[in-house]
Parts: sequence; C-alpha cells; structure tokens
Amino acid sequence: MSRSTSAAGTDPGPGTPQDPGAAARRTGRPRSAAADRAILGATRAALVELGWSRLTLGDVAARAGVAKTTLYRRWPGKNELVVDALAELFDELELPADGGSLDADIAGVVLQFAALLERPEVRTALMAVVVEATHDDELRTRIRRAIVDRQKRLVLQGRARARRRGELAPDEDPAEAARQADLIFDVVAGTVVHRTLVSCEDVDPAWARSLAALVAAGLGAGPADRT
Amino acid sequence: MSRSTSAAGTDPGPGTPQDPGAAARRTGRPRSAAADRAILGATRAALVELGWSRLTLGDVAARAGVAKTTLYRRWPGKNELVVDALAELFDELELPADGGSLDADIAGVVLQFAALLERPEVRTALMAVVVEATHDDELRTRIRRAIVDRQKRLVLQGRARARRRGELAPDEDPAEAARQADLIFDVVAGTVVHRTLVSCEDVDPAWARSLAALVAAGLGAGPADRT
Amino acid sequence: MSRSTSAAGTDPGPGTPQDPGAAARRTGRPRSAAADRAILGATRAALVELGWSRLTLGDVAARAGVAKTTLYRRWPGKNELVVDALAELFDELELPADGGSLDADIAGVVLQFAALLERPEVRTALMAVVVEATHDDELRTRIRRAIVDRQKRLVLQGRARARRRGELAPDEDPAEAARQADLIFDVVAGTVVHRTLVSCEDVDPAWARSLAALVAAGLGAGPADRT
Amino acid sequence: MSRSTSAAGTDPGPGTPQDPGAAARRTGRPRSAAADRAILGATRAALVELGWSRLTLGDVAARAGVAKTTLYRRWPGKNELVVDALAELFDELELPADGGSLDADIAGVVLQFAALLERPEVRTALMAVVVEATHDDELRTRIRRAIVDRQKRLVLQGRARARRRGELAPDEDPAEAARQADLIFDVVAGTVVHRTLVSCEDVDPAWARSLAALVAAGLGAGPADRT
DNA sequence: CATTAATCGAGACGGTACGTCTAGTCTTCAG
DNA sequence: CTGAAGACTAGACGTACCGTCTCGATTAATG
Repeated sequence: MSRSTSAAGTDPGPGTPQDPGAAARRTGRPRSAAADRAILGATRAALVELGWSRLTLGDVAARAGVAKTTLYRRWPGKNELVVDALAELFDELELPADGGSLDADIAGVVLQFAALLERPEVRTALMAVVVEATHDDELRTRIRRAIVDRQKRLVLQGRARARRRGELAPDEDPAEAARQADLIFDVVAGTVVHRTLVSCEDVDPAWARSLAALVAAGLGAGPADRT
Repeated sequence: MSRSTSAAGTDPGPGTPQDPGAAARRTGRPRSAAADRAILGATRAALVELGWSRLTLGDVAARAGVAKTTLYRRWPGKNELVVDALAELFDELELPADGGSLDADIAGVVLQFAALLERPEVRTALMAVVVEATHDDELRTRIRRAIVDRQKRLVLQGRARARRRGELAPDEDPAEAARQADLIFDVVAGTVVHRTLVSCEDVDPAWARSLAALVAAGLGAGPADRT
Repeated sequence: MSRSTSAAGTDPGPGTPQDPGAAARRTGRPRSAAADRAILGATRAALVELGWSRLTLGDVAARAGVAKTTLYRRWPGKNELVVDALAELFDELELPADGGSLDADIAGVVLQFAALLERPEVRTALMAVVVEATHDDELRTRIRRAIVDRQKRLVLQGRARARRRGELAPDEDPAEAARQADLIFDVVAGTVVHRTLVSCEDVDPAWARSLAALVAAGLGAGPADRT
Repeated sequence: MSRSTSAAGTDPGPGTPQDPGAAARRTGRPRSAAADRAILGATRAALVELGWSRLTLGDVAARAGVAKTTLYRRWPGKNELVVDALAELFDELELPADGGSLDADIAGVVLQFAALLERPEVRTALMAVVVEATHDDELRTRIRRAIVDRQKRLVLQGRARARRRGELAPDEDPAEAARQADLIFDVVAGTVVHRTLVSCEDVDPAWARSLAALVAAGLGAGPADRT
C-alpha cells in the first residue's frame, strides 16, 4: 500500500508520517489509527447502503463506533471524508500484466477501471465529489492528488510500455506527448464513467475491446511488428 | 422553443395545455405561466451563484418571487426542477452546419457540447442530477428524455450525414450500428465531461479537433472513397 | 386568568392579541395556541422530573409533541421559556381573604407564596432564572414583568387593606411609602425563598406567623383597634 | 486565612495535610499549591466576566495556565469548584466592631453581607450553586459548611452580644431560641439577597438601617432596660 | 544518586445538547 | 382552485463542553 497523503486531515501541520524526522506531534494523546480505519470503512459501507445524498456524518460516526467530533477532527466535511474513503480503493489500481499489445493493455485498464466504477460506493460517490469540487478549489486538488493522478499514472505506464514494444513512436515533442496523454486519459476515464453512470450499462469485455480498438486506432498505433 | 414535455410536473394529469380536447381542468384559477418561467430562471441563477449542494428550494422560490407552495405544486423536488431548468438549455442543441467531413462535424458537436458544459449552471448541475439518478429510476428517465436523448440525436444525425457523404459504409448489421453509435456517444460526451469537470481544462478548437480525429480514425473513416 | 403578556415570544411585532385594532398578522398560517399550551406544560413537567440544569429544550419539544423549531420560533432560549412557564403559575396568586389583621394577612401571603415555592418546578427554576438574569438585562425585565410585579401587587393590596382597617397610618410621604413597600416585599419574598432554598426547611403556619409578627411589629402596626 | 477544608477535592483519602500521623501519601510528585491558587482565582475572574452559565471548566483551566486534568483531580465538577472559590471570600466575614446597639450591629452585618453580594462573582454564583444543590445533597452540605455556617455564626455572635448588653432577654427555651435565630438568619440573608438579585438595587446604609430597625423591632428589642 | 510513583501539560476520545437550517406539508386569507 | 405567507414536523448540521483517557515529561521524596 503506497498512499501516505490522506488521513492527515484538517491540521496535519508538522508531524504527519510523511514528515519524518521533523519535530512531529510530541505532546498530547495521539490520534487513534484504529478510528481512522473504522471511519473510512464505515463511510464506504454507508455509501453502499444509502448512496451519496442520504449519507450523513452522524451515521458514519455511529457505524464506526466513534463520536462525531472524532470525525470532524480529521476531516472538514463529508466531501473530504468521501474522497479519502474512495482513494483507498484507487490505491489498488495497477497496470495489468502485459497483454502483448496496446489494444490489450488499454482493454485491461478499461476493465479494471470499470470494475472499480461498478462498486456501488464508487458509482454513487465519485462523480458526486467531483460535482462538489466545482465550487471548491481545495477539494479539487484533494481529488486530483488522491484519485485522478493515481489513475493517470496507468496511462503513462501504458504508453511507455507501448513505446518499448515499438507500437508507438518515441516522443518527439514532450509537450505534445503530454497533451496526447491527457487526451487519452480523458477519453478512457470519461467514456467509462459516462457508460457506467449516464448510459447505465455494464462494461463487458467486448465493449472494453471496442473502446480499446477505437483509442488505439486513433493513436495511429500500427501492430507491434510494423516496425 | 420546442420543448413541450416538462413543466407539467407533479400533476400533469388532465389539464396540461397540450392536452386538447380532454376534459381539461375546467374550474379555478389557472396556473401562472410567468411563475414557471421565473422559477426555472431563478433556478439557473441560483445554481450559478451557489452550486448544486447549496441550492435550496426556499431560496429559489424567494428569487422567483413565488411561494414555496407554487414550486412544489409543479415539481416534486430539487432534482426534477433542476433537470427541467437544464433541459431548457439543451433544447438549443442542434447539429452544426455541415463541416464537409466527419472530422469537422464531430469537432463541431464537441465544441457545441463543451460550450454548454462551460456554463457554470450546467457544469455544476448536470452531473449532480445524474448522480442523484443513481438511486432513482424515475429521475433517470426524466434525464434521459429531457437531456440525453437530445444529445444522442446529434450523434445519429452526424452518422447519417457521414454515410451520405460516403465516409462511412452503410450499416450492415443494425444492432452493431446501434452499439457503435452508443459507443461514439459515450466517447464524445464522456470525454468532454471529463475534460471539463475532472481535468478542469477548457475545450478549445485544437483540442476538439484532436478528439474528433481520434474518434473518426477509430471509426475507420478513412478519407474513405474520397481518396 | 389575567396575563396577556407572554407567549408572544421573540417577534411579537404588531398584531399580538394585546394590540387590538392594529393591522394584526394578516397573512400566513397562524401559530398554534395548542402548541403554546403543550410547550409550557411540558416545560413544567420536565422541570419537575429533571430540575433546571438537566432540562433540555429538545426534551421539552419531544414531551410537547412539537418540533424544536416550533419552540425556538416562540422563545429565544431556555431562560425565557422557563420564565413564561413559571409566570403561568404566578398568575394564580391572589391576596387571601381578609384575615382581620395585618398579621393574619401577611401570614396568609407568606403561606400562599411558600406553597408556590414548594412546588418542585418553582423551587428548582425560579432562582435559576434570576441567576441567569444577572448578566441579561432583557431577561431581567421579563422576570420583573411576568413574576415579580405580580407578587408585589399583593404587598400593595395588603398595605391598602391595613390602612383601611386603621392599622397603618395613611401615607404621608409617597416616596417613603414606596420605599417601605419595597422593603416589605424584599423581606417577605426574600425570607421565604431563603428558608425554602437555602435553609431547606418547609414553611409551616407557625413559622409563617412568626415571620408575619416580625414584619408587622417592624411596621409599627399597633392592633387595629388602637386608633 | 483560616479555612482548611477545601482543596482536598476528589481524592482526599489519606494524605490531606490536616490528616497528620496517618499513612499519608508518601511518594510521587506532590500537588502544586500554586495551581490551586491559580485555579480558584481564575474561577472568580471567569465568573466576573462570563457569569455562571457561560463559565466552562476548560476556560478556567486555560486562564489558570493549567491542564483540565489538574482541575478534575482536585474538584469533581463546576459546582464544587465554584463553592470553594466563593468560600475563600466568605472566610473574611467577621462580626463588625460593636456598634453599641442591636440595631447598629444588625445594620453592620447587613452592610458587610451586601458588600460581598455586590461583588459580581458572588452575585452571579452564590445562588447558582444553591440552585444546583436543590438536587444534590453532597453539594448542599458542602455549601452549608463552606458558606452558610460562616454567615450564621455572625447571627449567633450578634445575639450573644445583644444579650450581654441587655437588649435581649436571656434564652428561656433553647429550642425556641434556635428557632428565632434561624428566622433572623433567613430574614437578614434572604432580604439582602432578594434586594440585590431580584429587586436589583444597591444596599446603602439607609436601607440597611431600615432593615435593621425592622428586625430589631420584630425581636421585641426595646431600647430595652436602657431607657 | 538512582528509583519510583504521582503529578503535570497537552490533547484525543465518546457523549450530549445546542441552536440553525432545509425539506416538504399544511393552514390561513385574498384574488 | 391558485397564490403568497408563513407555521408545522422531521431530522441533519457543525460546534461546544463535559468528564475521561492516554501520552511523554517533570518532580519530590525514598531507598
């Protein structure tokens, strides 16, 4: 498990774990790590049962066996809490084993991302916090750091793998390459989200292959042996 | 203005204006059409200022100079009201003038859709109601009818135009064709939404052309027989 | 029942009952008189069971079968609510039937006042609101109007009766008379309160006669026939 | 300073200073006497600023520069803390110098007690703890020992002095004498409290003389044999 | 002098009540 | 019957204190 950002909450100040050697929080009773775990777990469970809009922090606290204050000490509100609760799931995203071709790799990423989006807690909450971030800059950067960047990494790794295989030409203009990677990311993630949330249809392997083919073709990736 | 669906709200039964000949509501004071307009306008204004989650119906009623009762007589709740307020904007979507090629047509649709999504009230509210619809079937149909189908029409019209131009082969398998149209729709709409809401970057013509090129290439639309 | 001040609450504005003929509250649903009664009754019941410091407005609302908002619409807080709840009891104070002598009349007043103070809701709450009024001018005037003046009236009536009987000389200096009435009032009320709350002993007729004798002697009241 | 009772607080068991010879607390760091003083002082200061109901122990601790733990180690709660904070002030009560007559002595006591009650911390807190004691027997005894008995002593001393002067007949029936002393105590203390808290008027020497005259007359203290 | 054990500051913890806000309904009067 | 006004029930909100607890760091008196 690689995340180290979240759960530091409202007032991480000096002394959060990723601040080693610093004059960490010396004094007072330390925060309970068990409470952190219980709260994030309870949040996901409540999302599954109630959905985003019926989720209340009082209920989360009760499920976690924790006082409301304990919750508010760590997160400023529902939005931030849910972002961190989701982030723990996105931690597990990894580039699937090499599928042998760009098509196959993309399809693998699509399926993995879709599997995440089909979890009811993600389905109900992911876009909800994105919507909230519309009017909240801090929340937006929190989402970017905790969730978006984690996904984007897969796109970059996949591109690198395809270049190694010779399916994609080496980057000539780095800015252009970044632009293209961003586009791919928006296409893959956006399409999966739209399919799942707006069109309300499941992502099956056939659909994933269609999308992957479309993207790969759009990238002008010839078959690997074309070199 | 072409819509005729909405604004019938809670109690559409007999008596909606477009229900001629029926034993329409005979008696009592008729509902004020001015109130309808004021409410939908106030809803959009409030969305711009407050965003989705801070929007309250009491506030909308106050802005519209209308009693809460009047509002609840027409719409069952915040979700439905906002869908109708957005729908008025989506009414204006039309397939842009023929750009001469599939690429150009797609880019035109992308830009038009992006222009809508960059309006703050749409940005904040569109996905919000979609999220709410996750647990609400009626709302989902309402959104589909008032918003989604209106967009999808553009995709179908664009495909038809491309086939007339000879860029796309005529449909062989109608089911396959529908599946492809759905994919295109998810790709275009999903990517634009993701770019706008998650990546938080504006859609400029260059980006629109990139996306259009990717989609067109993915469709296997060569410059076609035009070569 | 003579009171007409209370229960108008926070925002009596124009239109409270005692503002007849004025452009009274014309519009909107009128406040429920039943709720008023239920709340004040529930307040007294809760005081009896819980005492002042454990009394919570949420509990009062629940007992009254009323929402908390209904309660806060009428009273700004616990202090004011309790003052009005007590005031209804003090409404019933009246000068006892003529006892034939100043002594007897004073003893009657003492007993009547003591009977009120021995009710558990009064015992626990009366001085509590007085204490709160230490830092709250508005509360102080509310107490004065709703409770204190109602008691003081008895002193004035008793003095008048004694003068009619010839036990007390007619007032020569009105200012001096007022000062004396105030002193009597502080002595009678203060002593009974102190006996009841601080010394924690019941007021029996014998004690009442002792106090009455002391006060009457201090007033220099000869027996009535002394004229 | 004569008090030696308080400050033993929660855990007086073995080890309070006045528990000599016992197997007193032998080991460990002794409690800071400075903290005791700081806490009681901070309590009075906070009472002056905030009044009884807004006084919080967290605030007292902060003012005293002390942790909440330190405070709770010594006193079980707000009530007991405030009683001890007030008690330090009542320690200073003494029977004023002989005024030459019962009247004058009573007036002196009245003025002295009134001076105490006009201190804002006493005004707001004295009756507050009495009210709390309504439902708390332990607190009632604590108040009686720390405050009430200290005042009552003055009444007894004053009566003794008056008897020595010949203004009062020697006690015939001790029970009757006790009853009379209690009455006097309730009259003097109760009246002063009522004047100060309920009527909200200052006690000036003229008023004190009026009250003293009334009480002395009621006691049947003629100028006695002095005539 | 080292040990020992209670104290200290700091602050997290589970609770409870607060007073406010919003949702959606109901009740009154005016047109 | 509509519409404005506003009271109504219900319940979540985020905050404030309570009194307890867990830390690491001081201190005296004891050994």
